[in-house]
Amino acid sequence: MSERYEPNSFEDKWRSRWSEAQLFRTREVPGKPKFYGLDFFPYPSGAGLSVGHCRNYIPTDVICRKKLMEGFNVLHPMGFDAFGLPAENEAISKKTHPSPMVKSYGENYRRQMDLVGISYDWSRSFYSSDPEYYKWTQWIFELLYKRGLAYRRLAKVNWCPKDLTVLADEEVEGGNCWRCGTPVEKKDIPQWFFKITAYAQRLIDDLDTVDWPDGIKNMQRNWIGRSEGVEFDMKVVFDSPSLFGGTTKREGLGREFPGELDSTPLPPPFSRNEKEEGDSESDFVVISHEPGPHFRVFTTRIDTIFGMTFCVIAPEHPLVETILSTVPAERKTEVEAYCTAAKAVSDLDRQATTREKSGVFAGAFAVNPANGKHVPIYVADYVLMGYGTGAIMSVPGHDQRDFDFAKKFGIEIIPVIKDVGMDGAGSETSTISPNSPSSSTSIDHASEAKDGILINSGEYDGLSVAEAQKLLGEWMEGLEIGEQIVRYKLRDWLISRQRYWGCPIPVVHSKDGDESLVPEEDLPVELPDVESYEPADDGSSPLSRIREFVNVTDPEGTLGQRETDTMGGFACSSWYFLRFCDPTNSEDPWDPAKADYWMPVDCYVGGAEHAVMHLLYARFWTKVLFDEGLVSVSEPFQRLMNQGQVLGLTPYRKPQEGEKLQVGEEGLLTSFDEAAEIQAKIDSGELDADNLFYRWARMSKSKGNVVTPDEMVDQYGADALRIYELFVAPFESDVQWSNDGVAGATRFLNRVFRWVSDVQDYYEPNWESFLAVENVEGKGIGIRRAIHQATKKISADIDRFAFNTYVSEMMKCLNVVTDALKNADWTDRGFILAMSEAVETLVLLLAPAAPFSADELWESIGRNGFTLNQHWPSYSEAIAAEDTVTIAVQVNGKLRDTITLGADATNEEMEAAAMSSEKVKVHTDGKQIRKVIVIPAKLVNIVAQ
RNA sequence: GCCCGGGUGGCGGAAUGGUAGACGCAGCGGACUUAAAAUCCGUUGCUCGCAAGAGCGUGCGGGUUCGAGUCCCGCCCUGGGCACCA
Repeated sequence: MSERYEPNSFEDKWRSRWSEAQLFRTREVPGKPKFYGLDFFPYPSGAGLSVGHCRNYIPTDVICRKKLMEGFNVLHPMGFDAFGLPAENEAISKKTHPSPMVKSYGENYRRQMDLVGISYDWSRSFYSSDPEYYKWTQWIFELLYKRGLAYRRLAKVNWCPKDLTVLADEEVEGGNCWRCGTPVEKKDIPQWFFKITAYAQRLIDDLDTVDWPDGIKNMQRNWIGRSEGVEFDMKVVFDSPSLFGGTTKREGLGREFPGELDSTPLPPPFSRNEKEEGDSESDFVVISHEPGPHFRVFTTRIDTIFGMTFCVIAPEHPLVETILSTVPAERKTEVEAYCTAAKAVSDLDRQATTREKSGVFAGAFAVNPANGKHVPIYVADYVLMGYGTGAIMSVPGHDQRDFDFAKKFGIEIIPVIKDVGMDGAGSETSTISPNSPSSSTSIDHASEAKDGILINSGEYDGLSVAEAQKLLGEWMEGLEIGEQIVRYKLRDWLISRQRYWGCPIPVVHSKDGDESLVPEEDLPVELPDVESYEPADDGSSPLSRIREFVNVTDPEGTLGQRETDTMGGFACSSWYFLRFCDPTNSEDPWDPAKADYWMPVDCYVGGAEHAVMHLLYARFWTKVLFDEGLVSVSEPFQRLMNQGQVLGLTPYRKPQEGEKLQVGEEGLLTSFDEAAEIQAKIDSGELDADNLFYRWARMSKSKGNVVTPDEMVDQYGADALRIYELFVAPFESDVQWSNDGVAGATRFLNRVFRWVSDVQDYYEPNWESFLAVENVEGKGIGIRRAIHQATKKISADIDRFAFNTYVSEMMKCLNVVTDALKNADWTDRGFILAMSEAVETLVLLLAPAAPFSADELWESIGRNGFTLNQHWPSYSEAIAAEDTVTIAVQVNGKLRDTITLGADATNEEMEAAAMSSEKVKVHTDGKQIRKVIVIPAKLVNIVAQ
């Protein structure tokens, strides 16, 4: 064997041996525990894998390899998320078909994964675009449909004018398309939805049962956005007898609206029938005791109802129409102008929080059910039609947005909550004049606090916020003017895509407008293989232009048309982890017994960017499948880990004349070649140094900062790449890529090879049986201690995803055993046995991280087979234990000396040794010793004064 | 604005409330070499000191404790997510 790490001499050999032996084929040995390790389903990009992707796959591989060595049946599969926009867009731009393109990219991914030595069982692999796979995606669609969880409706949707497609809410980032950054427009199209909202509460509750990063759990909770509050009804009137402080007397619980305000003849109340097509989010159910228009508001702060000084409805709210039919013409004109203008403002602009509040008085008043007070109703675009009821009660004293609005429009501000911390000197009864010079631009920090007590609230004064919320909610329910409800921000999952490259939706529309599922025996509805699949710019699906696909006849001869939308890619990735349990089943999506064995995924590894999309959808589908009895777990991923990103050094240059920077940009992206030219000019003094600078950015083809595993393996070897990626930083941290670090990993492997070659001639393969009877002390014991300590530490480190300390522990252990060679005594039996144990153990500890080298070293010491088939090393606490301990001696908490004692030293012995230290005496002389703290085997702290 | 992370040597980072800086990178000194690379040995938080040693040190300010990088309170900076969500 070579004395050096020469990966070129052995990597190919082991790759082919592993392949021939089908080493990574999933084993289902009866009686063994199982482990399912999974990486996020990748879309195989044409750019190939970067070292950033490897940071995902290598750690999972380490875990899976260790689990296999520990005696688990391990499922470690990989497949490709082939359908979707990225593939289709790229195929269009390259004037090719997405199917062969994606297959070739997938094959390249596989080649690179094999190159790095990831132990995937390729016999279980598939593409989500395989008909054998998407048949079952369609089957699950039909299951959802039958359970009432898939439906079609006309809806305003996000429309990307560049990609020419509808986008899910989650695909809109800051008002722009997540993929191309184009501002999103609104468009009305019939769309398919999955009713994920029906699972909102379970999706929140079951987060408590999984072992995920808190950050991801929180993001999901926020995304689902549960809020508890009260939804209640308010009467609309067209005069304002009690405006601004009219009715202040209260007649107690159970009081009704002041009846005398109803004298004006009013239009009939609007009802559910009048609501606009497509506005299914809001229910305008009127609980009507009295004639006249009403509207409903939702609030999470019913306790502040006495602070309501106005109401706001969204420009799209149906009540606008109702009010306008009654108000004077000039008011009508003004309101209509505002609504028209508001609808023209893009979503992006409308959502900008820095935007100044705008609005207009609608011409009517709302009656506060709590005190009968009449408050003006405004139309303003800061209230959104899409959330709650599209109407709010405004409490400027305790809501920043209402406050801003009130300031601008000169509306009264009444504080109704007093901070409990105050001593009563506050402005309990006074109101704040909106134009008062002393009033600030922001409401008091304490004013939004939820722990105050009520003021200015009639007989509710003095109650806590929580008490008032409960009582007011109950009071409203008693009078049937409102109810306590729970709302969620989560919307139903829009799956329709008007694009070609996706899983067809298995539905047929009949001439009379009925829709029916394609019979199960006719699945899959195959995607037709066509030359032209570009989307039409009217938003219709390319499939709608393929006559042979669209027109169908059922067995009775009835004509129909196929649904021509396809499913968004997240449908395909919402169940692939189940298919891996039984990937070739042609009768069922999977055999429930097999899924019950392998599920849940024990360790799921991928980037945090999928925190709310894929991970929420996959949880939802799993729950539906659980409810159907197809799988026995309701959470698919027991443990989730997010690896950090790998950042590449990215050159930027200063813009030249005529070039402009976008907002937020520091400089213009440039290539390394161009950067070198600029650097040369800087060096020669032709340009100033600030013309070129570097930033760390996520590796991407467009930034030109990608480092590939291919070049790393070629230059340093796969194991050096693996070791470096594990060692460079904690698993979850971002890293700044450096080739120097890979060279350091090479150095470590070199030292391992040299050490093993130094030892191999003396290696005793039967060390274990000899050690069992021979008492090893003296020269061997230090080696044995180091190796047992390393085994203990490494076993725990891998389990807790501390791969960086796993590698550093191997380095530390190697330092000990190579140091021991300096005083090697190959005539000493104990030394030989200890060194033999060390070689064998360290090679096995190395195996998950550096499998090529481990197998090569294993062979070099004369052992047969693969390290992956060996038992993971065990350790003995007794051998790992030190026989001496180093005690820290502190005086008043400051370290003054360290002393070495036997590991069995008693507290009294420790204290005595500490007190007799000369260094300690220097600091205690002349002082009185108050106390001595002794931590066994660790430390003595002498408190002296 | 709200919700999560993270601030430790020149750098990446380590550290169940108990010796801060493991392990590595880079640097410095030395060995080997005609020379270089590679490799090996030593050294490396800062300040003062010839030295022994002393003092200071985990973003800032307080607190709890015999003892705080670690726990608590209040800030600052930074990365990410969400956002007129009532």
